[in-house]
Amino acid sequence: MERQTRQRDAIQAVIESYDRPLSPTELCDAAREHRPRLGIATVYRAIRDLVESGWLRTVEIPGAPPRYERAGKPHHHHFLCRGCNSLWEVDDCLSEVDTLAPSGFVIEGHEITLYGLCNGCGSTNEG
Amino acid sequence: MERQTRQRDAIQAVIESYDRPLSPTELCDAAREHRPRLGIATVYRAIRDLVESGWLRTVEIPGAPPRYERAGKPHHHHFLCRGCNSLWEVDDCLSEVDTLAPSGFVIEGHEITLYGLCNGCGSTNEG
DNA sequence: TTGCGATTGCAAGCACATTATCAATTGATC
DNA sequence: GATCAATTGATAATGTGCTTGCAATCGCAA
Repeated sequence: MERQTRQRDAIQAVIESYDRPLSPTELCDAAREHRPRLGIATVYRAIRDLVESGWLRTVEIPGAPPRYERAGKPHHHHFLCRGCNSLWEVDDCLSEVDTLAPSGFVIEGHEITLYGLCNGCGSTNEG
Repeated sequence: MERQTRQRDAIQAVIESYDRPLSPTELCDAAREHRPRLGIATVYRAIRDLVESGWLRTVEIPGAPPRYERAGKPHHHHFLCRGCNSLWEVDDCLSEVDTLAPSGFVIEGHEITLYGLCNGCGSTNEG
């Protein structure tokens, strides 16, 4: 990431404009509105570099490929919609979580993922 | 799963004898102590059938392939050791977790995964 | 014990997310 | 504007987790 290209501008703009973590594919699709010929390889390269530089954060979720969000946000967790497969932010965190581990185990962090239906899917789909 | 074969006996015995969820590969390796020529395809087939029948439960974890544990255990969560990559059980659960979601979202469940070093890795590795 | 269909083990195949290749293009510098 | 290395985009290749095809084997009932 030694040059600031239009592709990276578009990718970073998309990340900034979304309030939820995006998968590489989602990110590519969204950034193509600015740069129509943007290739997925470029997105992966940008993600790699931006994570490395600390600008972007990897969000690992169970049973799905990682998503990416702007680094530096306050600690929070995520909600995975089973309807549209999108991942949402959940602001709060139960700090007591880290007390759950068996004694003798060293805790370095935790992930909490909620599952269900987001606002849009819950009101239109039944079941 | 219409016949009870020695392979399935071995696979089920391994699941019963471990107190933590196993990946298909771990399960295969362990079951090979009973049936040395056990193939991974057989393990996947058994997992599929046992999950389908409700005997086995899938445990999804962030950034790693699923593990499997005996179904019917009380609700609990897991601890993923970054040292040896094994997954451990954590007995408690914070039921308040389900109150975290934004209003309008339908909550169907949650996963809590703790990260760190297990008893063995924490005492031998530094960092 | 026999017989047959279910199951197995191996290897090939598949799905997918991600990375490498490389000619063409572009950004930053002069 | 010319230069040139960094970057891009298209595509091939990779890796991993899992499934399928099929001949050989095995469980189970007669």
